[in-house]
Amino acid sequence: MRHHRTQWVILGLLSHEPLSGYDIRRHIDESIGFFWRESYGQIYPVLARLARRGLVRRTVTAAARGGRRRHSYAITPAGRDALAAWLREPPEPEIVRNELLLKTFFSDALAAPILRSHIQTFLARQRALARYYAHGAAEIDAVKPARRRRAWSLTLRAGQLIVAARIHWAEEALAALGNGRSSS
Amino acid sequence: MRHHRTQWVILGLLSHEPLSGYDIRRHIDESIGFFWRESYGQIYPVLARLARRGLVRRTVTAAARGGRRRHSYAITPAGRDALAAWLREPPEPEIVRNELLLKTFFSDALAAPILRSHIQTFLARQRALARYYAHGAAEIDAVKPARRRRAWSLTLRAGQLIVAARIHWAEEALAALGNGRSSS
DNA sequence: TTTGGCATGTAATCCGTTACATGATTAG
DNA sequence: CTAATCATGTAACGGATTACATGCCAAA
Repeated sequence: MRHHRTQWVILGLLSHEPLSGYDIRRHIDESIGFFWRESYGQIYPVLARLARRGLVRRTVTAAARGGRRRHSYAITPAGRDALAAWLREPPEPEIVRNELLLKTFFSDALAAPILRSHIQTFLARQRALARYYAHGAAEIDAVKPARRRRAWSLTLRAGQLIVAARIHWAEEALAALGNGRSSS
Repeated sequence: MRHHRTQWVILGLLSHEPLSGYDIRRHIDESIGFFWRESYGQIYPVLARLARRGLVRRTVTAAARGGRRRHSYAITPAGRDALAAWLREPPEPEIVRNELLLKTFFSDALAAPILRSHIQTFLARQRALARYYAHGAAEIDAVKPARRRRAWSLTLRAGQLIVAARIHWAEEALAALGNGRSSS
């Protein structure tokens, strides 16, 4: 059980409120998608396992909006303990695989206009993210419960700073590559 | 064959010079470890597969320094073509899993001093990296072949900017958490 | 003589995505 | 009627790490 990191996101989210598998997926995409992602094929089995181990409790309710029965999961006291214990452990350093940087690193075998266009695509995505985060800042004070504000703002700030750095890099790189006179 | 990204790092490195599996691992750790990592259990099988497909050629030489026979791999023209084709394709967005940010995000269930110490550890690592990159900048002009300089400096710059942003975040976060009066 | 660095490889295992299968409700 | 959205789940596959197995040479 060296990793199994999926369970911790799930327990973390359930520590705020009961959610369905579907909800969990949406919450991840919407709030921490910047640094974490999960698929249904991972969420549902893990949820079932957590239930078997008594870390979450399942309730079958009727569908809220939209069809089909709905399984709502709530964290148990044992679940909270497990989560707290995990939070206390020193986090493992992130391992990344950044294809854009890999292509950049090998770009001596790549025509400059193509590298430029890779970076332009990246830049556009990062700018969109930056705009998204700009809204986020205002939302915190408005909608988030008081005890969650610190965590939210720290996380959001990380997103903002990293994205700003990526934009900075991309702009600099484009300038160094002779900003798009020959292409597009 | 949706992913199989390991082969591209290997072909990329071999496009600069012939290397052994062991060398490849070392090169990755030393130059692009910041955004890419590979294990032997991945490198050797992929190397064998690339050889079967004629993208690299294997030569068994005597050991250079230190014991045992040594398998040196060189890229073939077909290998260069395949690499070039991959470089031209738009890179897929990176998928990250950042445990520190996850713990930060759920830190309302975590005592502040512990979060602080997680961030302090992270900060120390990032500062070490920053020092390492500071040297790298000087190295580029000195030792890297001319046609690789642009790629090197772009990649290095990415590392510097990202690490600077992470340091910025960590310092800010520590300040917000009430900088370590109670612990060590 | 033991440790560390050079060096290659396989097996077990698991983490995770993708694709598939199903199904109800509501809005257009 | 059809598309979108809510919703749950499994199966197949593959990507990747970890642990294990082996072995030689040089320096301390």
